Amino acid sequence: MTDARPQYDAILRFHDALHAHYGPTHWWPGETPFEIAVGAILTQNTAWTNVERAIDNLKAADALDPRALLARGDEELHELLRPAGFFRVKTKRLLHFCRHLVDHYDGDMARLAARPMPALRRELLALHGIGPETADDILLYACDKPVFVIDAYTRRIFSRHGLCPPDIDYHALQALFEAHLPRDIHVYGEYHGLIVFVGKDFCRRSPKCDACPLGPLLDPGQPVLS
DNA sequence: GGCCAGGACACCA
DNA sequence: TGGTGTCATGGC
Repeated sequence: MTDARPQYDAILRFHDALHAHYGPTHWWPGETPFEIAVGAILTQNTAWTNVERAIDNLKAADALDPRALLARGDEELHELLRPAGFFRVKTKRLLHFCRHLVDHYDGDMARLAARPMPALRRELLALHGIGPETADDILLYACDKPVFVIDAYTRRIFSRHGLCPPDIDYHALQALFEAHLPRDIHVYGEYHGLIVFVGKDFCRRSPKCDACPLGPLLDPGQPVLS
């Protein structure tokens, strides 16, 4: 996304470095909007490999559908979702989302996605168990709404490079990305995918900065982005 | 065997 | 309003 404009900056440079290293990520994994929404809820504070197991369980049980999920008992869902961790709370959150989808949109994600922004975002945030990141995952990847997803990797990577404070507010960092990027769901989706990739490979709590495509950490000091 | 992972919420001062 | 505890499995 090389850009000759003078405001070509850290956010664009990081994108270009990551894209050069990884190429297209085709993020987010999921065959349908509903599967993407389920993944967004299940991946809360959880490694994606564990989420995949739970989604595979749902598919094998023919339960990856809002009405099918609502028809299952809690005990059965606990067993299906167990590999994703926090299975009791995630069962409850998933059922809340399905109940809302069925009651207001006939279980149809396309009808949910047809709602305008920002009302749709407020609606998702009002659901129990859906916070800013989960809502934005669903909005961007399942509803094709142009919102940039901020996650722990985003905050960690950009703060370690001295580009923002480590405790920066979710919406403040989101606004920075959205102000510096083209308002395009494919750009937003790919960039978040690149951040997930580099986060998993290099920027865990014990970072492996030596081979990181973003290069050495900058001198922290005053954050560049504000 | 311990640490850690792509959050969200309840509770308390 | 901000800090802390809770939820749980699987990989390394």
